[in-house]
Amino acid sequence: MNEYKPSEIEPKWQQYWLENKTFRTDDTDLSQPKFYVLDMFPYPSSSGLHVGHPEGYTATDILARYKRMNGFNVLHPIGWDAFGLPAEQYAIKTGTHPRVTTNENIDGFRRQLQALGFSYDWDREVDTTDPAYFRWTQWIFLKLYEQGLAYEASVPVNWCPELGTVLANEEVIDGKSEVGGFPVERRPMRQWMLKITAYAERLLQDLEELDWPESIKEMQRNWIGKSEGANVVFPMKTADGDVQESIEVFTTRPDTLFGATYMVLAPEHPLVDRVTTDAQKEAVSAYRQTAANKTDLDRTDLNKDKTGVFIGAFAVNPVNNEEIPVWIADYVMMSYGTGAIMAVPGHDERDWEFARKYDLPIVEVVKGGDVTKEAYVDSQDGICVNSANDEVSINDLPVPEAKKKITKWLEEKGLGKYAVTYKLRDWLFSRQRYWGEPFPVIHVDGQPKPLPEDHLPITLPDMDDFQPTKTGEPPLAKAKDWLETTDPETGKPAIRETNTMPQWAGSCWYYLRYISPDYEKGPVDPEKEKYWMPVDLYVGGAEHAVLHLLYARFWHKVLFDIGVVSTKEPFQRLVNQGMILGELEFTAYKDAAGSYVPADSMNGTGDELERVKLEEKDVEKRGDRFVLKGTDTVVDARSFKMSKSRGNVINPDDVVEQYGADALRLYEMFMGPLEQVKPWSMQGVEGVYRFLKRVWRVFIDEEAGGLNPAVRRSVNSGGTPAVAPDRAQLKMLHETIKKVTEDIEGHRFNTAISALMIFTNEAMKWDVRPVEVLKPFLLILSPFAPHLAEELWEQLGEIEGGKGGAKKTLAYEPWPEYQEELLQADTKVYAVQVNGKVRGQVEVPSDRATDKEFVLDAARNETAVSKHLEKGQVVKEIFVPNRVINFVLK
RNA sequence: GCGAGAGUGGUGAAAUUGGUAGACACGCUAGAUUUAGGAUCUAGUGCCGCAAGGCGUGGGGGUUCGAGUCCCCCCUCUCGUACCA
Repeated sequence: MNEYKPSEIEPKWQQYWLENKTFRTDDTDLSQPKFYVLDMFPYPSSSGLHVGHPEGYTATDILARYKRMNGFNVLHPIGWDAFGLPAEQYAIKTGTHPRVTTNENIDGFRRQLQALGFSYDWDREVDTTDPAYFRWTQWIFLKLYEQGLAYEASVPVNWCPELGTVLANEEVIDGKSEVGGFPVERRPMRQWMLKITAYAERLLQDLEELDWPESIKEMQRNWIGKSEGANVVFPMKTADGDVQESIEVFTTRPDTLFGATYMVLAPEHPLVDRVTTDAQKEAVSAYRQTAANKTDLDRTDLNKDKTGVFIGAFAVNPVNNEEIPVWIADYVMMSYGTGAIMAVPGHDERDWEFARKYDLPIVEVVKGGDVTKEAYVDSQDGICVNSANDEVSINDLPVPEAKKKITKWLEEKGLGKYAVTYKLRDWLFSRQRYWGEPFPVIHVDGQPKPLPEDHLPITLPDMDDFQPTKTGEPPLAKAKDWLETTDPETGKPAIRETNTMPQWAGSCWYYLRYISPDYEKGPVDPEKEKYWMPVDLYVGGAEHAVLHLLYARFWHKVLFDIGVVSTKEPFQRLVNQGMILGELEFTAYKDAAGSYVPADSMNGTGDELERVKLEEKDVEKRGDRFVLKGTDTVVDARSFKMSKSRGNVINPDDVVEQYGADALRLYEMFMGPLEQVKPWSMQGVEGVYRFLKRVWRVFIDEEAGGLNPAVRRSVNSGGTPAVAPDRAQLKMLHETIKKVTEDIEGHRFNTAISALMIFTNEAMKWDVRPVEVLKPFLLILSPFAPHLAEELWEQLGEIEGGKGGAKKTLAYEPWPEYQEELLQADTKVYAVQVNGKVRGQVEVPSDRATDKEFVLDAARNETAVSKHLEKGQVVKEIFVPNRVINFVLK
């Protein structure tokens, strides 16, 4: 007996690859073509890998193995994004140092990844929590500081009392923390900021050259949020005379200036204190109080009804000298533009709503809609009206021209100027946590001061208490010995920075460290950097579409500006793998009385109903829905995101144990296109597992053990007669080579696997299986199922035992090339249509396949066709060489 | 609301430039083998129909000898985003 046992052959080859450093990248010869294929490195959590990790990792591994066999120097590294909140929270709960938890988790992840047979160069592993790594993270921070791109500011931040930390906007979801779901409130705090806004335009422009999914580029564009318009200054007047103040607003619609009938300041706007009239003071301060207690989110989502208060002051519209009232309202955000707007209710939905509510005048200045019914917001086809003063008129102009003309006039009069505004804001770069990179900064006489480079790395002090202080001071404030230091330059007493960097910091540049992980003179060896960069392919989840990828691009551009890297952009090509959902679930709903409720007639969440999980055999398809078998009760048929609470999580370890790593890899690739969202199916895993067993049986005689007697060499050996491959076998092989090669190049791994299956199904039927055909097949199988391929390669006797047990791997065998002439068939089959309907087929010899008259004649004589031709007169004959014939009848 | 993407058998999915829709796989049906199998092999399997044939790629129109593929309108779903002036 000699069955396919992945549990035996897989560990054997994993050990072989590790011991022989089979996949160590040798980049001493920089004249070779290179391929840098990168995975988004994981956060090593305590729960281990989920099935989403091996999806992208298998895809990149296939490409890495394929490129190696094509003679490329391949850089295919992995590492750990190991700073972060979970380890710290675990430390708070149990007192275990995050270092300890982190190391355990890394060991677990490394073991899991190695058990999947990924061909990483384990000598280049990086760990963001390793001082030898974050020394350079800190170094980059110093460079940012030198460039004036890092500064301290007191900003209202998202303070989460439960987590005892500040969260970035993107870590707050629906007013709650992304991690844990705890309430979040606004509170001003001293923070480090990075001036990413200085790079907004370049981050936007350089997207054009990137080979990324359009959706991701679009998300980044939206996030950067560039708007063109004008800044306009409105002088102010109060009821009791003149106040030397003015309001500057940003507008994208300077063409509607004549329609501005009031102004709105953000409640926090500093001008409010100075210009509010006494009569309005009370109402204004009450409103500001309410607004201050709302988060940004409360002010938007939950509060569609607009509110505001008149502050008693008036501004003068510079285009027509009309006095218009000034209000405060929380639909205007202090953080965007100038924190103040000119309100044009005729042509802005928000202003229209507000004007209606508070009975403010609505003036039409762009023709095309009915401003008494709704705001007319079209900015392309509208024509300006009611927009002229003694000096300038934009009447009868279309909006785009009107914008230009009025902006020019404003500039000439010194009333305003062309302006560009971005939604992108500076990056809040500090966290009140322990488990992060310390800032290389001290405070001397209350002023921040960077530490010299030769003091790096600044390491974390050892502590047992990781709890933040009640006031929100970071845990590091408790490490007195570490905290109090002296300024190395002046010897003055100094206090260390107690904030730490956010998790994004380490992941902003890790792709550079892989290039020269032991380099001592900088973050990356310049010579190697020039060779390897940019990353040729970066694969990861779409959840990093904006933040990680934008932050990393920002740092990269700074490093480019100071000459550390040679490319403008880090990741030339990006692919997002689609999420893997849980198995398809059928759910019916029962009400309190126990009767079924149709899933399509439920209103609300259905929380009050009992959920009944159904088996596939309990349901049937009815129209485009599923119903309970034998009834009309519509049931839900859906796949859900894997989650512990739903209990539909698939653990890769279990799959490997039952079916092996090759089956897991193959299944994840066979499910469908890489980028697509796909539901898991355990039966699908069984399917590819059966395929692997068939491959095994093509080579191995399971009953007798050893090679299957059908496997033959072309040279006589050991008594079995030599056999050369026949024409059909070669055609099959070369078709498969062509298909698999092209599909790997196009990242169509699912159809590549299907081609390998077709070959195997054919090969099973062969009584004689020549080695010349089997060997190339193993080579093209090997990127997908490397363990099985290596094992069979060895069994074929191509791997010499040699002295000292030294083995040879197929990992660097040349990739087979297909030969065009072997793909040709003896005959060609035409589909024959009559009036566009397929009525039959005709087979003709290949050498006459493009002979139109010959083929048409053969087609006409086909009985299945001829009986249809009798029904009418042929008025037209369509002949598409090698494909189709169509007779058009009248 | 806005932006992006997607709708093909019972299921996951295939299908160069418009050229035999459903490859491959799961599931299912029947049979073989086996003490047994969630093993293996053979045959079948889009839908309706005994058949001839008809109908089929979310729905409706159009272009074409010919449309899953191109054009117009509509519907549904997924993801992202949210008063950005």
